[in-house]
Amino acid sequence: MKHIVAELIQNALSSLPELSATAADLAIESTVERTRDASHGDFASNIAMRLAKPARKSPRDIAGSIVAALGENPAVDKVDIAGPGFINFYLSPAAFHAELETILTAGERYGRQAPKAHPRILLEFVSANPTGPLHVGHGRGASYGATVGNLLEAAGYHVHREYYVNDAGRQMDILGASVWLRWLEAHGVEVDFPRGGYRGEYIREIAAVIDTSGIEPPAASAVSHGLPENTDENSDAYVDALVGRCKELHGEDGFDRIRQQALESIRDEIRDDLEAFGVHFDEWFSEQSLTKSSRVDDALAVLEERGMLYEKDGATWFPSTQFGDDKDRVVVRDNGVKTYFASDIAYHFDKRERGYDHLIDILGADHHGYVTRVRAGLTAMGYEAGDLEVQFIQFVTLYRSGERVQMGTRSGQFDTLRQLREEVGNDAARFYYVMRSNDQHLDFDLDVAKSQSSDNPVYYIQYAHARVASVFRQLDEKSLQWDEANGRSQLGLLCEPQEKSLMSTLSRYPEVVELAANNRAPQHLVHYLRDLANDFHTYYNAHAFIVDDAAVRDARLYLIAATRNVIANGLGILGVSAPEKM
RNA sequence: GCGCCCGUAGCUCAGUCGGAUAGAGCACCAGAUUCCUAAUCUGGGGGUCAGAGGUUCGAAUCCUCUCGGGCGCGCCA
Repeated sequence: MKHIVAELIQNALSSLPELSATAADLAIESTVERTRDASHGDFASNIAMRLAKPARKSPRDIAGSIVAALGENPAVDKVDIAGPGFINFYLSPAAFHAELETILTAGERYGRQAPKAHPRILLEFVSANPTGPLHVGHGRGASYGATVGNLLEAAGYHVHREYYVNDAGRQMDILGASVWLRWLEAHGVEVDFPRGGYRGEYIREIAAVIDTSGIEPPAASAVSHGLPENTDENSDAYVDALVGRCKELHGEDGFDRIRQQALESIRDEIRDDLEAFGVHFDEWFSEQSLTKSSRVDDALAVLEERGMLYEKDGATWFPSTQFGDDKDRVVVRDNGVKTYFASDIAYHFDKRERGYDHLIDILGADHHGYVTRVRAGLTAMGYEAGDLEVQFIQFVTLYRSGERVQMGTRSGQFDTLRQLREEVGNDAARFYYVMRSNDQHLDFDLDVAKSQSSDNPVYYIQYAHARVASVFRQLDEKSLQWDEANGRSQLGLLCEPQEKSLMSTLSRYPEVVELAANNRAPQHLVHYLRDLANDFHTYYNAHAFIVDDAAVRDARLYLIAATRNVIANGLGILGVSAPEKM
């Protein structure tokens, strides 16, 4: 509805040449906002204050000129000037009635904008290393990323959701070695387990099912002879030696088979977990594939061409300090191995080359150190720094009975996303994860998320939806019909304050979706839905819907049907179900 | 030491390119149903927006400094 007001102002300005010249750079719509207080009307514009300085006139004079130039519009009942120069707009009931009709005719499409050709967005999120199950921290990234993706799509953008699988490098070797040792253990071959290895029970489960045909378990002494001591100081050397030993005994191929099966098993587990959580990816992008397709070399060649690489101490460096980084970064080590950073540059280069012009990375807060250098890499290759946007997810702390729940991956004693989902359910988990701003630490209280009571906002909102459904069931039981067309024509009967308030809140939905999408801020939608549910529950308690007067009844049912529609759309974006019954 | 994020009610947090009297939930207190689900509603008390300067018609919001908390600073991934 905001555009109605913006257009009015725009038209008024066009008849005021000196003001419209001053306002040329101003997006009129950005001056219009919902009022916080109903006594200030429905919308207010601060345009007069914004123009006061450049136009060298007083805000109230400017407001006066604009108001005088406003044409008649059936959507607007009254306009006045208030305070330092706000222009307040009071919309007509007809405008709200038209919006209700739009809600019901648009249905699932209500709040969705027409497709935009640009920018095409590549949204990368979760991207947890495939070395173990997802834990509760990844769950926040998953919920946030999925919801932001839904919001962006609702706002009309083309969104490609991608998970970057870190299936190359040393961590994969350590994973392979961990599985190998558990497999040996299952065959009675006892070898000291490395401190840096993966100790979770899932490693044993993988070891029990992998295909090792043609690989014979060696004697314990054949494995452990000549290995470095397994101490804290030596832990890296010890693991590396084990990887080497596995390759000696079973060949590169043998080790590869174990490692590859381990990572595929874990990756599939992660994928199933996310799918069950309602989080879908369009693509699972393999880091290995970057190397296989020589994409890393391509990226380095581009940097080379642009004079953005140099040799020092036998290694190849990228001068990221030219782009604001603390120090230059190695891309090829003196032993010829390319660094993780080289893959990262190549990956982002590849994303851009695939035709996505806006890249959004959703990362854990502990990864913020990488952003400067990855962005530097893109800039050095000729892309805009702004092409890469990074949203950080702060940490999650679980609480149970007021106590902090301890977490930790390596110990094998972690709290997994799966455990969390089983305990509180998908709906509560999806909701709680995005309830707070992503740059705030999140205290996740398991007791509240589980409670089916008034202190749980998920149920509060779902209950509003179920209540509407229940009213329509009651109607049916009373053998009454809802005459939608009659309801539409009788909307003028809805003059109760609760009805006005509900209509106003409903009409905000498209603005909230756009705001939440633009700011990558799902919590706006969460808070909105809470407000909407509150308006509905208040209305429910104040007035009966199924009344004898058919005109009033049809009109009220029209209003609550629209409410049900908007709640369902909003919950849909959050990935939370909208139940018919609770 | 340097960099990034954060600091708003007793607790957990919203607060929109800067906008009118800073909001919500929980907790606490007092009420509401012969009626469509009480998983609901109504009312109440509660604030030095960490602190100090600055920018301007106007600052929780922007800038600087100080204090406090989190995270990151490898030829690891």
